[in-house]
Amino acid sequence: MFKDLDVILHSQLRLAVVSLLISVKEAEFTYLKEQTKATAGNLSVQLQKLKEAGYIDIEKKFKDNYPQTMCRITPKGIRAFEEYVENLKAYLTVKPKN
Amino acid sequence: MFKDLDVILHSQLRLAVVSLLISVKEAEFTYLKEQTKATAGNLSVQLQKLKEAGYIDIEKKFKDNYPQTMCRITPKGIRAFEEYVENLKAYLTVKPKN
DNA sequence: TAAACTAGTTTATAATATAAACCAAATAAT
DNA sequence: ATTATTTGGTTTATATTATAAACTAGTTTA
Repeated sequence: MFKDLDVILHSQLRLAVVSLLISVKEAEFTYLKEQTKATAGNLSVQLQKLKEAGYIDIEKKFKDNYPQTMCRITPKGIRAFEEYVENLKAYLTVKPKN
Repeated sequence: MFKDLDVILHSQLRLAVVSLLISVKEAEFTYLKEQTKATAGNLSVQLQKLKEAGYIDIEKKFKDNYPQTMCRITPKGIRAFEEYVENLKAYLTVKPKN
């Protein structure tokens, strides 16, 4: 009935990040920080976790002399998100009494 | 864009419990334990938290000589669940690029 | 050149989830 | 009848997670 929810994705900030990356395909650290209103420290930690899980790729570059962290969703990340959403549905809908 | 998710409800077990109670209106501890496949200890703790939040009522009785813990959702619990689901939608759908 | 800002990371702490241990009573087995 | 097992939980200890605070390394502005 209730399938286990992906613990990586069942986190407000990580879910928001993945959700954004699925929409935009590529986003800077600062953009994600603005959109999610997360603190930089928290975002940094959660991005590492998403990377470790293989859900996102992180590319570090320089732009206009400043460091720039670019993030992209991976196919694995897309699959995980889709499965998470699917599993979550069972928790959100009213069940028939059986 | 991303509203804060209710921290009481953004927990796999507590969400499952509330989801069940919205369907059935009344459920025993043992029923919730079976349906959620939670350990008794974990369920006990999470039910207390839901009670403290005012999301459920807990009634302790005896049935066939054994203790029986009955749980019911409260109006506040229903409202919180509905708001949680509404807020969560923003995390689950692909956003338009603006 | 000092102050303030950008773009982060690391670390310490608070909060949370979970399992393990425990409790009281009931029932079953010897 | 007393020992073992089961029921229906609670409490407590520990592991995990989230978060904020502090820090790093450099850039820009005054």
